[in-house]
Amino acid sequence: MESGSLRKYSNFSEWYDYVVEAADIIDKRYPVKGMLVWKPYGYKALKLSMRILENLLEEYGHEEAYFPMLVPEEVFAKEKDFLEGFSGETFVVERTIRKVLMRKFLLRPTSETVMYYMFSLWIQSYKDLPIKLFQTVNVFRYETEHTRPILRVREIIMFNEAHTAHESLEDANKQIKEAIEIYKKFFDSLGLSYLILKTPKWDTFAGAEYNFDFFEIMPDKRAIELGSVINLGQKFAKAFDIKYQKRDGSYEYVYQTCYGVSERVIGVLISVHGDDRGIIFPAHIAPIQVIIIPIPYKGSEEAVFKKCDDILLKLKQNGIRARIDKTENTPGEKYYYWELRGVPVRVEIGPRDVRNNTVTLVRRDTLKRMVVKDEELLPKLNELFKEIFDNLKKKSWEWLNQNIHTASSVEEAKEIYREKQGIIKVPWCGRDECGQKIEEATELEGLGHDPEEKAEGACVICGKEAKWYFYIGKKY
RNA sequence: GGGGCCGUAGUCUAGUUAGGUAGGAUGCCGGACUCGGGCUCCGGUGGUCGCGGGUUCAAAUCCCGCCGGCCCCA
Repeated sequence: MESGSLRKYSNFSEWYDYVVEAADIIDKRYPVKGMLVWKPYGYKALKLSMRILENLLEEYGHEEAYFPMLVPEEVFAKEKDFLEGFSGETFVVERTIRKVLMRKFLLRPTSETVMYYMFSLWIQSYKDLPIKLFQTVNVFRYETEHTRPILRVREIIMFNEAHTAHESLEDANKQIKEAIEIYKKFFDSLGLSYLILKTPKWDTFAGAEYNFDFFEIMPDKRAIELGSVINLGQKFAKAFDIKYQKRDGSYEYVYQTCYGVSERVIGVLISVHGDDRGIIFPAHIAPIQVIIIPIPYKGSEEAVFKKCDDILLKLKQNGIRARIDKTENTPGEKYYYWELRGVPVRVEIGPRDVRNNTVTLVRRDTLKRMVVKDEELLPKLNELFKEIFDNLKKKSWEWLNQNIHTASSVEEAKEIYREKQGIIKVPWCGRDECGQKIEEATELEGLGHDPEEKAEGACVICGKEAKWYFYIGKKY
């Protein structure tokens, strides 16, 4: 299939499956359901992205650590809500090929229980607090629903999870705010738009007091969770006996938070920024930022290739990830090839450019072609990188905003959803009972509410004065 | 949780209704010609028909189980 025949918005599923595989992001032929091979090109983009987050976490005082993948069953079972929430999707290791093990081990579906077992050993005094750690590791979840490349998998290969412990509820709440700030910066740096909502109580993370989710809207207009920020309160502290001695000599359980993001963000980024020709990577996470395409007319090959080599060297010396496509394909074929892979800027060099001391540039997002003098190449590239990023980011926010609709009754919400999909917000009194009725009546899923956004009008269920808007839609 | 569709070369696919020598396109390799948007031509390569079992003189085709992929509903 040719990428030119794909339509991102009219047949997103087909577009997505084709693009992630054809663009050398992943290979989904590995024979285990929900487990993918990441090819070098895709893995590079993933690592470049995750490093942004890791750097941010470090800037905000988090330290990277590593905790094991296996957790004994009895440790995993300490916090009952957590156990309940993850029991259906946690893999168990109970034997070698030859013999049955003495006790069962679980593959981490997320690392609360792994880390907090250690926290209880490490934390004794208020002087040991706060703890702010993170790790980027693989976690395993036996997804019962259908898996989708990168977006829903059974092995999440880069789960960046941060875990903190604090002296007071107030400190934990402050940490939640900080985490939200970090994630905002992270998604901003990927040019992704997001909606931050407090999760409905009946959907809260297993073992948590409350949590916030970041949502983006995919090209098929369904909502997808980008990341989650969770206030665990003292639930795990009590289950794992994580106590510290205060200044007055008394003991208290710590207050904890955790927040996580996975490679899913790359799947979302590819989906949101891409177009009918394929991926569009922002330059700072593009594995290849500039692709040089020689246009070697007969008789001019030597001069053209020489100039390509010179330009490549110059770009590399300036820290730009560049490459020359020296294959024997025709230029047109190369254009499509690198466009599919999302290289932000293409440099074409032909005899005309050699003659005039120029290069021809094409930006990936608009495909506009421009000719610049050799000495203007570097500043022009930096300018283009920025313009492309700004453009992607702007489009992403426009997309999100144009797909959030307001309705003032259940009927209106249903009608709008039927016509436009996306996310609908309706006035809500704030009571769980009414929230659940909104879900039932509209046959949509509750995504949550924004506590800082005051609603106007009356609750669509009970008619009492609305406190907030309740956001509903279909989730990935 | 319930229901449906599908699996043939690296990729896409014909053949399955009605059992009888697996065919095409694309890719890949060699060559010629080209090169500012997927050029053209010549020659070649590539198949445990997802896996296992059953029925049959004979299975890609029919039956059973499993694995993998996709879709819909709750």
